[in-house]
Amino acid sequence: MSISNNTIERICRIFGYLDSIEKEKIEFISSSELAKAIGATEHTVRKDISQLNVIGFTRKGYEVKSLKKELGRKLNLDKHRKACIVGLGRLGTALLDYEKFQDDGFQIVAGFDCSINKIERIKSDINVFQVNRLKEIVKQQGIELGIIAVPAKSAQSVADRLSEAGVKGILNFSPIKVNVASGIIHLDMNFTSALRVISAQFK
Amino acid sequence: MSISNNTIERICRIFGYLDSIEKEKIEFISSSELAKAIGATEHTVRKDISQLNVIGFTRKGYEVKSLKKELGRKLNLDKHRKACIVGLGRLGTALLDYEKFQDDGFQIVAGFDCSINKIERIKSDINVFQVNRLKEIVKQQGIELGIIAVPAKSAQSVADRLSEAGVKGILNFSPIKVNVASGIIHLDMNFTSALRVISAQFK
DNA sequence: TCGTGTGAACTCTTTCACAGCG
DNA sequence: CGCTGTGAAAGAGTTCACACGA
Repeated sequence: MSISNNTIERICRIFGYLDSIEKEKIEFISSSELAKAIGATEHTVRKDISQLNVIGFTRKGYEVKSLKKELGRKLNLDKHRKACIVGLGRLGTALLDYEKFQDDGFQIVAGFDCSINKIERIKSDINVFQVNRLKEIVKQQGIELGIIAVPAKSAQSVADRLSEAGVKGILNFSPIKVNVASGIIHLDMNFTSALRVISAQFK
Repeated sequence: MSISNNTIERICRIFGYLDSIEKEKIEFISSSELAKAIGATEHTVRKDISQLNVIGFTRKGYEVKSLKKELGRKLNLDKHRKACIVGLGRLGTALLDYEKFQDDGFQIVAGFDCSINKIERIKSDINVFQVNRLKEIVKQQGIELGIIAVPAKSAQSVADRLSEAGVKGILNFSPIKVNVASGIIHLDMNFTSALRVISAQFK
């Protein structure tokens, strides 16, 4: 039986939480604490975890280290992955230096933009290139993830370029939905839509 | 009967899409075209729209202008809303000047940070303040939405401040889940979690 | 004919309830 | 006891199927 998207999302949030408490040397955690941390019910958390055939300890909860390891193993979250950012405007450059990605096992190894001027002006530890070198660099560096931070009108063409270059996943920050070949995993993060979803629930 | 969260999300995406094609002077659109644009099935789109008691025209689809107007009215998306950003690091300042918000009816009217130095350095059309003036400015300006762009360790205290200041909704870009009083709508946008959700589906 | 509107069928998720175990 | 693990029940959400109207 395959794992549902909701379950995957919750497990990823749990994984992130485990990562943060592992550093605080917390050894055991119960399903109800996990539930509170990620905003779900304890039943759902237990169900999610049991679906992955990971087991806890009666009366003590789950052992943080081994739970994290197991969840990571089952969902392939334990590998370091390389990513690149396309579009080096305000948002793109902010993401380029977002240290959290590094901490969490995602290494931004390249930035791309179509404007040569912009590329020359950027001061970052990360290498930046013109977008026509995208395929070359993706192949050469083994980049698995592409992050789109260009305006709406170029987003689809960037998505096409990334697909063609061979990335396995795309995180899209542009305000349009991009279409990609099946087989490439993608996720749209639309800021305006998020604000609308919030506003729609007012009062 | 209340409207489900999934439906709200899809309607918000539809609303955004309608907004973009309205500018292109497209008059009618079918459920299947909408479905494609937002990544859903045409059945779901029709169901969602009919739940809001909005009607289309047989054989022609929905009239773009009136559909947008109706969806906007039902979900309160037709009002301009004021927002503020707390945390003026790379991400915060990028969001401060994210023109899309303005186009889409969300006006960023203030930025906050705890560092005076940072505040003095920022050059933006938007007014920036020290975070201890948050409540004052939120009240004075009638700000309904707070956007959190601070690091994990200060995110919860910022959420508390925003709640206390009286915002109705919070969009959280920090990597931890924040807890807010029920009645305040909030949504967490966790970039790392998004990359993990994508990676978990690889191969 | 083509595309909407909607009850009904179906499928997927979540919640419940309780057995099991230290 | 307290907390996990899991089949079963309940609840949501999605898809289907077809009536309807231009």
